[in-house]
Amino acid sequence: MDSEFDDGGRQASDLTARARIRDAALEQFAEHGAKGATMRGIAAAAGVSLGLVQHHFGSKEALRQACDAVVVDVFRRRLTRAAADGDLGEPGFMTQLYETSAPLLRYLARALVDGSPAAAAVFDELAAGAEDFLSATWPERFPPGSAKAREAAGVMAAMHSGTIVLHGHLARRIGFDPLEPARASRTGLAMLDLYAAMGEFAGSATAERIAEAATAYDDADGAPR
Amino acid sequence: MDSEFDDGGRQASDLTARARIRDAALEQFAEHGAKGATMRGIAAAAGVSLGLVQHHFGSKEALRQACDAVVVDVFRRRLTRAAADGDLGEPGFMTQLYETSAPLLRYLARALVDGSPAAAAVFDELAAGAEDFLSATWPERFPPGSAKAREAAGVMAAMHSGTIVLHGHLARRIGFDPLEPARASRTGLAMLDLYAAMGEFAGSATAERIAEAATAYDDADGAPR
DNA sequence: GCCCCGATAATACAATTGTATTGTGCAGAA
DNA sequence: TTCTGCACAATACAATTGTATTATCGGGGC
Repeated sequence: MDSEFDDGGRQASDLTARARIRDAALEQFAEHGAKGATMRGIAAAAGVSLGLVQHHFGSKEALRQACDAVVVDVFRRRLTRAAADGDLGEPGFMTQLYETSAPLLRYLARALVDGSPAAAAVFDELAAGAEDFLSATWPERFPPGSAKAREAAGVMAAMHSGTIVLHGHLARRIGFDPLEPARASRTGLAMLDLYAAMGEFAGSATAERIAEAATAYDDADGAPR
Repeated sequence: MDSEFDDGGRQASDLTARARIRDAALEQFAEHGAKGATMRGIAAAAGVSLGLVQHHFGSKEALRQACDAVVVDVFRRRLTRAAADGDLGEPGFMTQLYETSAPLLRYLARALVDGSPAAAAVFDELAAGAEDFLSATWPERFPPGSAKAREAAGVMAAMHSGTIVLHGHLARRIGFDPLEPARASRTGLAMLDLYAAMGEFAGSATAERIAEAATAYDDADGAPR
Protein backbone atom coordinates (compact mmCIF):
# COMPACT_ATOMS: atom_id res chain seq x y z
CA MET A 1 0.00 0.00 0.00
CA ASP A 2 1.30 3.40 -0.95
CA SER A 3 0.88 5.51 2.11
CA GLU A 4 2.72 8.76 1.80
CA PHE A 5 2.06 9.44 5.46
CA ASP A 6 4.90 7.22 6.57
CA ASP A 7 7.44 9.97 6.20
CA GLY A 8 5.25 12.88 7.12
CA GLY A 9 4.04 13.76 3.66
CA ARG A 10 5.79 14.68 0.46
CA GLN A 11 4.99 17.36 -2.04
CA ALA A 12 1.54 17.01 -3.53
CA SER A 13 2.79 17.49 -7.05
CA ASP A 14 4.88 14.33 -7.27
CA LEU A 15 2.14 12.06 -6.00
CA THR A 16 0.28 9.77 -8.31
CA ALA A 17 -3.25 10.86 -9.07
CA ARG A 18 -4.73 8.07 -7.01
CA ALA A 19 -2.76 9.08 -3.93
CA ARG A 20 -3.59 12.74 -4.48
CA ILE A 21 -7.29 11.91 -4.64
CA ARG A 22 -7.06 9.89 -1.45
CA ASP A 23 -5.23 12.70 0.33
CA ALA A 24 -7.86 15.16 -0.77
CA ALA A 25 -10.56 12.76 0.37
CA LEU A 26 -8.89 12.52 3.78
CA GLU A 27 -9.07 16.27 4.19
CA GLN A 28 -12.57 16.63 2.80
CA PHE A 29 -13.93 13.83 4.96
CA ALA A 30 -12.16 15.32 7.96
CA GLU A 31 -13.54 18.78 7.35
CA HIS A 32 -17.09 18.04 6.27
CA GLY A 33 -17.74 14.58 7.62
CA ALA A 34 -18.64 11.41 5.79
CA LYS A 35 -21.97 12.80 4.63
CA GLY A 36 -20.92 16.38 4.12
CA ALA A 37 -18.00 15.65 1.82
CA THR A 38 -18.93 15.31 -1.86
CA MET A 39 -17.28 13.47 -4.69
CA ARG A 40 -17.12 16.70 -6.67
CA GLY A 41 -15.57 18.53 -3.76
CA ILE A 42 -12.96 15.83 -3.38
CA ALA A 43 -12.22 15.88 -7.10
CA ALA A 44 -11.85 19.65 -7.07
CA ALA A 45 -9.61 19.54 -4.00
CA ALA A 46 -7.44 16.95 -5.69
CA GLY A 47 -7.35 18.94 -8.91
CA VAL A 48 -8.80 16.12 -10.99
CA SER A 49 -12.09 15.45 -12.70
CA LEU A 50 -15.04 13.80 -11.05
CA GLY A 51 -14.79 10.84 -13.37
CA LEU A 52 -11.26 10.10 -12.25
CA VAL A 53 -12.30 9.78 -8.64
CA GLN A 54 -15.00 7.38 -9.71
CA HIS A 55 -12.57 5.51 -11.92
CA HIS A 56 -9.99 4.92 -9.20
CA PHE A 57 -12.22 4.16 -6.26
CA GLY A 58 -15.54 3.09 -7.73
CA SER A 59 -17.80 4.61 -5.16
CA LYS A 60 -17.81 7.12 -2.36
CA GLU A 61 -18.06 4.38 0.23
CA ALA A 62 -15.07 2.58 -1.26
CA LEU A 63 -13.12 5.83 -1.16
CA ARG A 64 -13.99 6.25 2.48
CA GLN A 65 -12.83 2.72 3.19
CA ALA A 66 -9.58 3.45 1.41
CA CYS A 67 -9.10 6.40 3.75
CA ASP A 68 -9.94 4.17 6.69
CA ALA A 69 -7.36 1.68 5.55
CA VAL A 70 -4.67 4.35 5.59
CA VAL A 71 -5.65 5.39 9.08
CA VAL A 72 -5.79 1.93 10.55
CA ASP A 73 -2.51 1.10 8.88
CA VAL A 74 -0.61 4.12 10.12
CA PHE A 75 -2.07 4.14 13.60
CA ARG A 76 -1.58 0.44 14.13
CA ARG A 77 2.07 0.95 13.35
CA ARG A 78 2.26 3.85 15.79
CA LEU A 79 0.46 2.02 18.54
CA THR A 80 2.41 -1.22 18.29
CA ARG A 81 5.63 0.74 18.31
CA ALA A 82 4.52 2.68 21.37
CA ALA A 83 3.43 -0.54 23.05
CA ALA A 84 6.82 -2.09 22.37
CA ASP A 85 8.49 0.90 24.03
CA GLY A 86 6.14 0.61 27.00
CA ASP A 87 4.91 4.09 26.24
CA LEU A 88 1.23 3.28 26.11
CA GLY A 89 -0.80 4.70 28.95
CA GLU A 90 1.76 7.19 29.99
CA PRO A 91 0.54 10.63 28.94
CA GLY A 92 3.68 10.99 26.91
CA PHE A 93 2.28 8.47 24.48
CA MET A 94 -0.19 11.14 23.47
CA THR A 95 2.76 13.06 22.13
CA GLN A 96 3.56 9.95 20.13
CA LEU A 97 0.09 9.97 18.67
CA TYR A 98 0.22 13.67 17.95
CA GLU A 99 3.28 13.11 15.86
CA THR A 100 1.31 11.46 13.09
CA SER A 101 0.41 13.83 10.31
CA ALA A 102 -2.21 16.39 11.21
CA PRO A 103 -4.58 15.59 8.29
CA LEU A 104 -4.65 11.98 9.41
CA LEU A 105 -5.46 13.01 12.98
CA ARG A 106 -8.21 15.31 11.77
CA TYR A 107 -9.65 12.48 9.72
CA LEU A 108 -9.51 10.17 12.73
CA ALA A 109 -11.27 12.79 14.84
CA ARG A 110 -14.16 12.96 12.40
CA ALA A 111 -14.26 9.25 11.76
CA LEU A 112 -14.58 8.59 15.47
CA VAL A 113 -17.96 10.30 15.50
CA ASP A 114 -18.99 9.42 11.97
CA GLY A 115 -19.02 5.75 12.86
CA SER A 116 -16.10 4.38 10.90
CA PRO A 117 -15.10 0.81 11.82
CA ALA A 118 -11.43 1.71 11.37
CA ALA A 119 -11.69 4.55 13.86
CA ALA A 120 -13.45 2.24 16.28
CA ALA A 121 -10.59 -0.23 15.92
CA VAL A 122 -8.07 2.50 16.67
CA PHE A 123 -10.02 3.50 19.75
CA ASP A 124 -10.20 -0.11 20.88
CA GLU A 125 -6.47 -0.53 20.55
CA LEU A 126 -5.95 2.68 22.45
CA ALA A 127 -8.21 1.49 25.25
CA ALA A 128 -6.66 -1.97 25.32
CA GLY A 129 -3.22 -0.45 25.59
CA ALA A 130 -4.37 1.81 28.40
CA GLU A 131 -5.85 -1.17 30.22
CA ASP A 132 -2.60 -3.09 29.97
CA PHE A 133 -0.73 -0.11 31.30
CA LEU A 134 -3.09 0.48 34.21
CA SER A 135 -3.18 -3.17 35.24
CA ALA A 136 0.58 -3.52 34.95
CA THR A 137 1.33 -0.36 36.94
CA TRP A 138 -1.31 -0.71 39.69
CA PRO A 139 -2.26 -4.37 39.81
CA GLU A 140 -4.08 -3.99 43.11
CA ARG A 141 -6.03 -0.93 42.06
CA PHE A 142 -6.87 -2.13 38.55
CA PRO A 143 -6.77 -5.93 38.65
CA PRO A 144 -6.19 -7.40 35.21
CA GLY A 145 -9.47 -8.19 33.54
CA SER A 146 -11.52 -6.45 36.21
CA ALA A 147 -14.40 -4.14 35.45
CA LYS A 148 -12.54 -1.36 37.27
CA ALA A 149 -9.57 -1.66 34.95
CA ARG A 150 -11.74 -1.87 31.87
CA GLU A 151 -13.78 1.18 32.84
CA ALA A 152 -10.80 3.31 33.83
CA ALA A 153 -9.00 2.38 30.62
CA GLY A 154 -12.04 3.18 28.52
CA VAL A 155 -12.46 6.53 30.19
CA MET A 156 -8.78 7.21 29.72
CA ALA A 157 -8.96 6.41 26.03
CA ALA A 158 -12.04 8.58 25.62
CA MET A 159 -10.48 11.49 27.46
CA HIS A 160 -7.21 11.36 25.57
CA SER A 161 -8.99 10.95 22.25
CA GLY A 162 -11.16 13.85 23.29
CA THR A 163 -8.24 16.21 22.96
CA ILE A 164 -7.96 15.08 19.33
CA VAL A 165 -11.64 15.00 18.48
CA LEU A 166 -12.20 18.42 20.01
CA HIS A 167 -8.94 19.89 18.79
CA GLY A 168 -10.80 22.76 17.18
CA HIS A 169 -12.44 23.86 20.41
CA LEU A 170 -9.22 23.27 22.29
CA ALA A 171 -7.37 25.46 19.80
CA ARG A 172 -9.87 28.23 20.33
CA ARG A 173 -9.32 28.12 24.08
CA ILE A 174 -5.56 27.76 24.28
CA GLY A 175 -4.58 29.79 21.25
CA PHE A 176 -2.94 27.05 19.17
CA ASP A 177 -4.05 23.84 17.53
CA PRO A 178 -2.87 20.82 19.54
CA LEU A 179 -2.59 18.92 16.26
CA GLU A 180 0.17 21.13 14.95
CA PRO A 181 3.25 18.93 15.27
CA ALA A 182 5.27 21.82 16.66
CA ARG A 183 2.84 22.19 19.56
CA ALA A 184 2.20 18.54 20.20
CA SER A 185 4.34 18.20 23.31
CA ARG A 186 2.72 21.25 24.86
CA THR A 187 -0.64 19.51 25.09
CA GLY A 188 1.00 16.46 26.59
CA LEU A 189 2.57 18.61 29.27
CA ALA A 190 -0.75 20.24 30.06
CA MET A 191 -2.21 16.77 30.49
CA LEU A 192 0.58 15.85 32.88
CA ASP A 193 0.05 19.02 34.91
CA LEU A 194 -3.63 18.32 35.06
CA TYR A 195 -3.12 14.71 36.13
CA ALA A 196 -0.68 15.75 38.83
CA ALA A 197 -3.08 18.31 40.24
CA MET A 198 -6.26 16.32 39.92
CA GLY A 199 -4.47 13.32 41.35
CA GLU A 200 -3.98 15.14 44.62
CA PHE A 201 -7.56 16.24 44.55
CA ALA A 202 -8.97 12.83 43.75
CA GLY A 203 -6.62 10.96 46.05
CA SER A 204 -6.84 13.01 49.20
CA ALA A 205 -10.02 14.87 49.93
CA THR A 206 -12.33 12.72 47.86
CA ALA A 207 -11.64 9.20 48.95
CA GLU A 208 -14.60 9.10 51.27
CA ARG A 209 -16.76 11.14 48.95
CA ILE A 210 -16.44 8.46 46.32
CA ALA A 211 -18.11 5.78 48.39
CA GLU A 212 -20.48 8.40 49.74
CA ALA A 213 -21.68 9.50 46.33
CA ALA A 214 -21.80 5.97 45.02
CA THR A 215 -24.02 4.64 47.79
CA ALA A 216 -26.18 7.75 47.78
CA TYR A 217 -26.73 7.48 44.09
CA ASP A 218 -27.50 3.79 44.20
CA ASP A 219 -29.99 4.36 46.99
CA ALA A 220 -31.73 7.20 45.25
CA ASP A 221 -31.93 5.88 41.75
CA GLY A 222 -31.64 2.18 42.20
CA ALA A 223 -28.98 1.37 39.65
CA PRO A 224 -27.01 -1.53 41.09
CA ARG A 225 -24.20 -3.55 39.57
CA MET B 1 -39.35 28.97 25.55
CA ASP B 2 -41.02 25.64 25.91
CA SER B 3 -38.25 23.25 26.76
CA GLU B 4 -39.59 19.96 27.92
CA PHE B 5 -36.11 18.95 28.97
CA ASP B 6 -36.32 20.92 32.22
CA ASP B 7 -37.94 18.06 34.02
CA GLY B 8 -36.27 15.24 32.20
CA GLY B 9 -38.81 14.79 29.46
CA ARG B 10 -42.48 14.04 29.44
CA GLN B 11 -44.47 11.65 27.32
CA ALA B 12 -44.17 12.36 23.63
CA SER B 13 -47.91 12.14 23.07
CA ASP B 14 -48.88 15.18 25.10
CA LEU B 15 -46.35 17.44 23.48
CA THR B 16 -47.35 20.06 21.01
CA ALA B 17 -46.45 19.26 17.43
CA ARG B 18 -43.78 21.94 17.35
CA ALA B 19 -42.06 20.49 20.41
CA ARG B 20 -42.35 16.97 19.05
CA ILE B 21 -40.71 18.06 15.81
CA ARG B 22 -37.88 19.71 17.70
CA ASP B 23 -37.36 16.63 19.85
CA ALA B 24 -37.23 14.46 16.76
CA ALA B 25 -34.81 16.91 15.18
CA LEU B 26 -32.58 16.68 18.27
CA GLU B 27 -32.38 12.93 17.89
CA GLN B 28 -31.95 12.95 14.14
CA PHE B 29 -29.25 15.59 14.26
CA ALA B 30 -27.53 13.68 17.05
CA GLU B 31 -27.62 10.40 15.18
CA HIS B 32 -26.85 11.48 11.64
CA GLY B 33 -25.14 14.81 12.08
CA ALA B 34 -26.13 18.20 10.76
CA LYS B 35 -25.64 17.18 7.14
CA GLY B 36 -26.83 13.60 7.46
CA ALA B 37 -30.17 14.39 9.02
CA THR B 38 -32.95 15.16 6.54
CA MET B 39 -36.13 17.18 6.85
CA ARG B 40 -38.13 14.17 5.73
CA GLY B 41 -36.43 11.94 8.24
CA ILE B 42 -37.16 14.41 11.01
CA ALA B 43 -40.78 14.69 9.92
CA ALA B 44 -41.14 10.93 9.85
CA ALA B 45 -39.51 10.56 13.26
CA ALA B 46 -41.87 13.17 14.66
CA GLY B 47 -44.86 11.51 13.01
CA VAL B 48 -45.82 14.62 11.05
CA SER B 49 -45.72 15.68 7.45
CA LEU B 50 -42.79 17.36 5.82
CA GLY B 51 -44.78 20.52 5.26
CA LEU B 52 -45.40 20.90 8.96
CA VAL B 53 -41.73 20.91 9.77
CA GLN B 54 -41.24 23.58 7.16
CA HIS B 55 -44.22 25.50 8.43
CA HIS B 56 -43.01 25.65 12.02
CA PHE B 57 -39.32 26.24 11.54
CA GLY B 58 -39.00 27.66 8.05
CA SER B 59 -35.74 26.03 7.12
CA LYS B 60 -33.42 23.25 8.16
CA GLU B 61 -30.86 25.73 9.42
CA ALA B 62 -33.48 27.46 11.54
CA LEU B 63 -34.51 24.12 12.96
CA ARG B 64 -30.93 23.37 13.84
CA GLN B 65 -30.65 26.74 15.55
CA ALA B 66 -33.78 25.98 17.52
CA CYS B 67 -32.14 22.78 18.73
CA ASP B 68 -29.03 24.73 19.58
CA ALA B 69 -31.12 27.16 21.57
CA VAL B 70 -32.52 24.34 23.69
CA VAL B 71 -29.05 23.00 24.35
CA VAL B 72 -27.48 26.29 25.27
CA ASP B 73 -30.47 27.08 27.45
CA VAL B 74 -30.45 23.83 29.39
CA PHE B 75 -26.70 23.55 29.74
CA ARG B 76 -26.25 27.15 30.79
CA ARG B 77 -28.71 26.49 33.58
CA ARG B 78 -26.84 23.33 34.59
CA LEU B 79 -23.46 24.99 34.49
CA THR B 80 -24.40 28.11 36.39
CA ARG B 81 -26.02 25.97 39.04
CA ALA B 82 -22.94 23.79 39.29
CA ALA B 83 -20.74 26.87 39.47
CA ALA B 84 -22.86 28.27 42.29
CA ASP B 85 -22.38 25.03 44.20
CA GLY B 86 -18.63 25.15 43.58
CA ASP B 87 -18.91 21.88 41.76
CA LEU B 88 -17.22 22.93 38.55
CA GLY B 89 -13.86 21.36 37.91
CA GLU B 90 -14.31 18.62 40.40
CA PRO B 91 -14.87 15.39 38.52
CA GLY B 92 -18.17 15.06 40.29
CA PHE B 93 -19.47 17.87 38.16
CA MET B 94 -19.36 15.48 35.25
CA THR B 95 -22.07 13.55 37.01
CA GLN B 96 -23.99 16.80 37.10
CA LEU B 97 -23.64 17.12 33.35
CA TYR B 98 -24.56 13.52 32.79
CA GLU B 99 -27.82 14.11 34.55
CA THR B 100 -29.21 16.14 31.68
CA SER B 101 -31.37 14.13 29.36
CA ALA B 102 -29.50 11.65 27.20
CA PRO B 103 -30.88 12.89 23.86
CA LEU B 104 -29.64 16.36 24.67
CA LEU B 105 -26.20 15.02 25.53
CA ARG B 106 -26.08 13.04 22.31
CA TYR B 107 -27.02 16.16 20.39
CA LEU B 108 -24.31 18.12 22.15
CA ALA B 109 -21.80 15.41 21.32
CA ARG B 110 -22.55 15.68 17.63
CA ALA B 111 -22.86 19.43 17.63
CA LEU B 112 -19.39 19.73 19.16
CA VAL B 113 -17.86 18.25 16.02
CA ASP B 114 -20.42 19.57 13.54
CA GLY B 115 -19.40 23.11 14.35
CA SER B 116 -22.43 24.49 16.13
CA PRO B 117 -21.88 27.86 17.80
CA ALA B 118 -24.05 26.80 20.72
CA ALA B 119 -21.94 23.72 21.36
CA ALA B 120 -18.83 25.88 21.18
CA ALA B 121 -20.37 28.16 23.79
CA VAL B 122 -21.06 25.23 26.08
CA PHE B 123 -17.49 24.04 25.68
CA ASP B 124 -16.19 27.51 26.44
CA GLU B 125 -18.23 27.73 29.61
CA LEU B 126 -17.00 24.30 30.62
CA ALA B 127 -13.39 25.34 30.04
CA ALA B 128 -13.86 28.67 31.80
CA GLY B 129 -15.36 26.91 34.80
CA ALA B 130 -12.48 24.45 34.87
CA GLU B 131 -9.99 27.31 34.71
CA ASP B 132 -11.64 29.04 37.65
CA PHE B 133 -11.52 25.83 39.61
CA LEU B 134 -7.88 25.09 38.84
CA SER B 135 -6.72 28.62 39.60
CA ALA B 136 -8.74 28.75 42.81
CA THR B 137 -7.53 25.37 44.07
CA TRP B 138 -3.84 25.59 43.07
CA PRO B 139 -3.08 29.29 42.67
CA GLU B 140 0.67 28.69 42.59
CA ARG B 141 0.48 25.88 40.05
CA PHE B 142 -2.13 27.49 37.80
CA PRO B 143 -1.86 31.25 38.33
CA PRO B 144 -5.08 33.02 37.38
CA GLY B 145 -4.93 34.17 33.80
CA SER B 146 -1.73 32.31 33.07
CA ALA B 147 -1.18 30.25 29.96
CA LYS B 148 -0.61 27.21 32.15
CA ALA B 149 -4.05 27.56 33.71
CA ARG B 150 -5.71 28.21 30.38
CA GLU B 151 -4.08 25.23 28.73
CA ALA B 152 -4.73 22.81 31.59
CA ALA B 153 -8.36 23.95 31.76
CA GLY B 154 -8.81 23.57 28.03
CA VAL B 155 -7.36 20.09 28.09
CA MET B 156 -9.56 19.24 31.04
CA ALA B 157 -12.67 20.43 29.24
CA ALA B 158 -11.70 18.51 26.12
CA MET B 159 -10.99 15.34 28.05
CA HIS B 160 -14.20 15.46 30.04
CA SER B 161 -16.25 16.34 26.98
CA GLY B 162 -14.49 13.49 25.24
CA THR B 163 -16.31 11.00 27.44
CA ILE B 164 -19.55 12.47 26.10
CA VAL B 165 -18.56 12.88 22.46
CA LEU B 166 -17.15 9.34 22.34
CA HIS B 167 -19.88 7.81 24.47
CA GLY B 168 -20.59 5.25 21.79
CA HIS B 169 -17.05 3.91 21.75
CA LEU B 170 -16.88 4.10 25.51
CA ALA B 171 -20.07 2.08 25.75
CA ARG B 172 -18.60 -0.57 23.50
CA ARG B 173 -15.55 -0.87 25.75
CA ILE B 174 -17.14 -0.78 29.19
CA GLY B 175 -20.42 -2.53 28.44
CA PHE B 176 -22.83 0.29 29.18
CA ASP B 177 -23.54 3.73 27.78
CA PRO B 178 -22.15 6.43 30.06
CA LEU B 179 -25.03 8.65 28.98
CA GLU B 180 -27.64 6.42 30.56
CA PRO B 181 -28.67 8.38 33.64
CA ALA B 182 -28.59 5.24 35.78
CA ARG B 183 -24.91 4.72 34.96
CA ALA B 184 -23.84 8.34 35.08
CA SER B 185 -22.09 8.21 38.42
CA ARG B 186 -20.14 5.12 37.43
CA THR B 187 -18.25 7.03 34.76
CA GLY B 188 -17.52 9.80 37.22
CA LEU B 189 -16.03 7.28 39.62
CA ALA B 190 -13.87 5.79 36.90
CA MET B 191 -12.59 9.28 36.18
CA LEU B 192 -11.73 9.77 39.83
CA ASP B 193 -9.91 6.44 39.98
CA LEU B 194 -7.98 7.35 36.89
CA TYR B 195 -7.05 10.79 38.21
CA ALA B 196 -5.90 9.32 41.50
CA ALA B 197 -3.69 6.76 39.79
CA MET B 198 -2.32 8.98 37.06
CA GLY B 199 -1.74 11.71 39.60
CA GLU B 200 0.80 9.52 41.35
CA PHE B 201 2.35 8.67 38.05
CA ALA B 202 2.53 12.22 36.80
CA GLY B 203 3.58 13.69 40.13
CA SER B 204 6.36 11.35 41.14
CA ALA B 205 8.43 9.66 38.50
CA THR B 206 7.76 12.11 35.72
CA ALA B 207 8.64 15.48 37.15
CA GLU B 208 12.07 15.54 35.62
CA ARG B 209 10.90 13.83 32.45
CA ILE B 210 8.60 16.73 31.79
CA ALA B 211 11.35 19.28 31.49
CA GLU B 212 13.50 16.71 29.77
CA ALA B 213 10.99 15.98 27.06
CA ALA B 214 10.11 19.63 26.68
CA THR B 215 13.65 20.81 26.11
CA ALA B 216 14.49 17.83 23.94
CA TYR B 217 11.50 18.51 21.76
CA ASP B 218 12.21 22.21 21.49
CA ASP B 219 15.78 21.51 20.52
CA ALA B 220 14.89 18.94 17.92
CA ASP B 221 11.98 20.63 16.25
CA GLY B 222 12.56 24.27 17.03
CA ALA B 223 9.18 25.28 18.38
CA PRO B 224 9.83 27.89 21.04
CA ARG B 225 7.39 29.96 23.11
C1' DG C 1 -73.92 32.97 9.36
C1' DC C 2 -69.59 34.41 7.72
C1' DC C 3 -64.96 34.85 7.84
C1' DC C 4 -60.42 34.31 8.75
C1' DC C 5 -56.53 32.24 10.75
C1' DG C 6 -53.55 28.77 12.27
C1' DA C 7 -52.51 23.81 12.17
C1' DT C 8 -51.69 20.21 8.99
C1' DA C 9 -50.94 18.02 4.81
C1' DA C 10 -49.94 17.02 -0.21
C1' DT C 11 -47.66 18.28 -4.28
C1' DA C 12 -44.32 20.62 -7.17
C1' DC C 13 -39.76 22.25 -8.29
C1' DA C 14 -34.99 23.24 -8.61
C1' DA C 15 -30.47 22.19 -6.84
C1' DT C 16 -27.28 18.82 -5.32
C1' DT C 17 -25.13 14.46 -5.59
C1' DG C 18 -23.76 9.62 -6.42
C1' DT C 19 -23.15 6.85 -10.29
C1' DA C 20 -23.13 5.13 -15.10
C1' DT C 21 -21.81 5.80 -19.80
C1' DT C 22 -19.08 7.30 -23.26
C1' DG C 23 -15.12 9.57 -25.30
C1' DT C 24 -9.98 10.74 -25.89
C1' DG C 25 -5.19 10.29 -26.00
C1' DC C 26 -1.03 7.84 -25.07
C1' DA C 27 2.33 4.22 -23.83
C1' DG C 28 3.88 -0.18 -24.73
C1' DA C 29 3.38 -5.02 -26.64
C1' DA C 30 2.79 -7.89 -30.76
C1' DT D 1 2.25 -0.13 -37.41
C1' DT D 2 -1.61 -1.73 -35.04
C1' DC D 3 -3.82 -2.93 -31.16
C1' DT D 4 -4.73 -3.06 -26.36
C1' DG D 5 -5.05 -1.39 -21.88
C1' DC D 6 -5.15 2.46 -18.88
C1' DA D 7 -5.22 7.23 -17.11
C1' DC D 8 -8.25 10.86 -17.50
C1' DA D 9 -12.16 13.59 -18.71
C1' DA D 10 -16.99 15.16 -20.10
C1' DT D 11 -21.72 14.26 -20.09
C1' DA D 12 -25.99 12.07 -18.76
C1' DC D 13 -29.24 10.32 -15.47
C1' DA D 14 -31.83 9.06 -11.54
C1' DA D 15 -32.32 9.63 -6.64
C1' DT D 16 -32.27 12.59 -2.78
C1' DT D 17 -33.27 16.82 -0.53
C1' DG D 18 -34.35 21.63 0.78
C1' DT D 19 -37.90 24.73 -0.20
C1' DA D 20 -42.07 26.91 -2.18
C1' DT D 21 -46.89 26.58 -3.27
C1' DT D 22 -51.38 25.18 -2.76
C1' DA D 23 -55.15 22.71 -0.44
C1' DT D 24 -58.02 21.07 3.58
C1' DC D 25 -60.11 21.63 7.90
C1' DG D 26 -61.59 23.21 12.31
C1' DG D 27 -62.55 26.69 15.60
C1' DG D 28 -63.27 31.44 17.36
C1' DG D 29 -64.56 36.59 16.57
C1' DC D 30 -67.60 40.15 13.70
